[in-house]
Amino acid sequence: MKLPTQADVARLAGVSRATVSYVVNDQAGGQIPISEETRQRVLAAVAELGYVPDSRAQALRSGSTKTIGLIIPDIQNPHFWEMAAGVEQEASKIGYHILLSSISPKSRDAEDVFENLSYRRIDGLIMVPSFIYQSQKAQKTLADLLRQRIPIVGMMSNLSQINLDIDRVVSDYRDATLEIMTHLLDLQHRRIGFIYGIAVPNLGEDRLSAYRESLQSANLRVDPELIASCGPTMEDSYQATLRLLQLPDRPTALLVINDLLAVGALRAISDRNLRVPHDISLFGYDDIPLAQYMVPRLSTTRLTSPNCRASSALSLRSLSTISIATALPTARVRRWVPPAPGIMPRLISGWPNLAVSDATIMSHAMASSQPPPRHHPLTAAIIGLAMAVS
Amino acid sequence: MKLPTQADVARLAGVSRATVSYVVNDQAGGQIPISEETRQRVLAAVAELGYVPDSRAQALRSGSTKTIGLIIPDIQNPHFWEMAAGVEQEASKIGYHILLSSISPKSRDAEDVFENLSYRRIDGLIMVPSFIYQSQKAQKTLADLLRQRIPIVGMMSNLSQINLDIDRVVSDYRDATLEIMTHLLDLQHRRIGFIYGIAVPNLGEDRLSAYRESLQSANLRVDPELIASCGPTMEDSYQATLRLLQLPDRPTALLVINDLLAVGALRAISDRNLRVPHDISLFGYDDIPLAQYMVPRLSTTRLTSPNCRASSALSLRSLSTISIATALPTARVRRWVPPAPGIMPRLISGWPNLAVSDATIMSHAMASSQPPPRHHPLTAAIIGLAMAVS
DNA sequence: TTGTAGGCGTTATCAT
DNA sequence: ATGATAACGCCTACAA
Repeated sequence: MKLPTQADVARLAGVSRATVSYVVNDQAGGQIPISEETRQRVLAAVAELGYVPDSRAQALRSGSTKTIGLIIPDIQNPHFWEMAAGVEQEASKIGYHILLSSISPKSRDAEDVFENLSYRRIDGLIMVPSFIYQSQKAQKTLADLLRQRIPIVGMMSNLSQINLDIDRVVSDYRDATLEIMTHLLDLQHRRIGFIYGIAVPNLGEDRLSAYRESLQSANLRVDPELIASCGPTMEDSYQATLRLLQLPDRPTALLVINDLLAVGALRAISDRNLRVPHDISLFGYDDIPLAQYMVPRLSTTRLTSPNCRASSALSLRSLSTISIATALPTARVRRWVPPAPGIMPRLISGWPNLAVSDATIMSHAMASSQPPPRHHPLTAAIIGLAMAVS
Repeated sequence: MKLPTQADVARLAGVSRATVSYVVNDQAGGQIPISEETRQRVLAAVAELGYVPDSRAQALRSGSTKTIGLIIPDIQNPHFWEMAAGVEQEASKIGYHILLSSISPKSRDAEDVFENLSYRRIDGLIMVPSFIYQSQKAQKTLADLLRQRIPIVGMMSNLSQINLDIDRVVSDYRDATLEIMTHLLDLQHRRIGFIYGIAVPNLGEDRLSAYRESLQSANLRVDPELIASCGPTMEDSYQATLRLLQLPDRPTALLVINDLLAVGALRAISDRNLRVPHDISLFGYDDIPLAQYMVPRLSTTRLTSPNCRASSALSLRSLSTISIATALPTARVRRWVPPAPGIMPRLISGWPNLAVSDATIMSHAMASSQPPPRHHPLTAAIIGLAMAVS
């Protein structure tokens, strides 16, 4: 069955197509006056025919597709899905739809997926790091998008990912890591392991380098044996943890690069008949919802946070299990701009002092000191989206 | 910067717009012959200008947006994420994009989200149950979509969700549940609890009714106290499990409606200082990836499956923890149609004997015996998508 | 082998 | 206050 078109409505209501357009778009309120009688006639015709504007034609005509592309790595990490869910919800609030793409590092056509997405005339793009962006072709695609002045926001903590000059939302776990390490070293831990399970080279450097520096400041040797590099899946961290636990002088504490992998580590510890926190301490990052339901609890929030439940049960050797909440507050915020009306000012839930209103807030967060000129209003909104869930 | 258009390419190459269209669409192979020389000139112009066809215009002209809508409930259940990831991957393989929408039962504008999605001239729709579909407005939207002959596939096990006549992919946990119950009753379990945590009324009836029937067949009373209805979050099942464990005559085994909630239950059991499987048996459904990393393992696969690790460690009172894998093989398949070439025949991974090739396979899976007339080729593909991850 | 022309459903700019 | 008309960028008969 063919859908009714604007022309059908116009015919039925006995008006022109333009009038129909005015009425359905409610332009009548401001500029173009439409008599109430005509308005009602049009509305009646719309209802009778079940007319809905064709968003394809709208997109073609208006230039805007009301669509934001979202690219996430397809790894099984709830953290990314939380991001996706958050982005979708926020986008929906401002009338945008999400065009979802996942990119698996394995799939050979990942570049094409990326390229395809860019051809769909999306109004904006949010992406999460993946090594695919380092490829020639991906770089070119990104450059194309930038040339079109499409707002792009990366949710990534690592500058080496992309050479291009795009806005980013950066979570920095450095301070949190320093805090953990100080604590552990105070508790006389001397063998601290690090499960470095990454999908992208250099990802999570913030945690690893802070780990190294802490040891060095304490005049302790950074034992390469204790840094277990592995892949990004639970199985990877499970195996890596098993390896660490088999060392002659096994670690008494373990930092794991994110909560998902911490789950794998927990399982490995249990399979070795060790207990957390009695025999070994365990730390994760992200505070995924699951964390507090693990046994033992991979609990939540920052070390110094008042509601850090775990820290109340400290023993000399162990700090129980802690999952560091997403370190949004420690992200480097270059410039504070008070919320501009109309551009999606919103509070980051849980951090009432931090609001997002303008692209400049996070522009070049970690790179240069002056924000690049970027005036597309959607950029602010997209950064808001990205930040709201980062 | 304005993007180059077909006309720009035509001008640069010194040909007409039609020729450009032929070349970029590779129609030359079949019908319309283009001289190799012209072809190269056009291609060169395309490359020089960085021309890409405008998918908005393509959509308007061709009628197809190459887009499939996906609606999932926004609850924090990895099971749905897995679905979304699977759908996205499969869609991408056949050149489709996913327009993602999540619908939270709480949000008041959920209906609008649904409606919005339907206006975007999507080529198909995949949706997961949510009570929102029961509303008047949602029903109307669905009816509109059906009137447009848009292929719609529901991934839902419950017929009462929607009164409309749409294709569904049905997972039926009934047999699996009967199997578990038989086993537990054989092991002399007499107090078996059921954590019925649902987001939608009547969801998961298959499990609950099989649970009831099993008890009745064994001449046991169905104790309403042992059926804990609650919400769909881990916290809900955590609380519900605590309640069950406080009963004077507490259950010795627990069925939980899905793995996510089983995690919450596991935590509650641990908080009551009980151990699985020594003190209580625990069962979940879905086999989410996380399941096998839980301590103790919420292990995997069907009871009778050869690789059911847990069943080898049976004790009298307990069957360890078992997560029933998605019950695809027990879904009611009305009619088997051998794979039709070109319509995305594919094997369901892990179940080599079950392939998806035609809408008729799952049509009216649980309702009537004759499939409805539904000839849109995309339906088959979409059912394939949906089934591949259900 | 290539070019011409019409139309997809909107919106915006002019007239009326 | 409303109507005609011209784009938007592309595809596809059909004509040359």
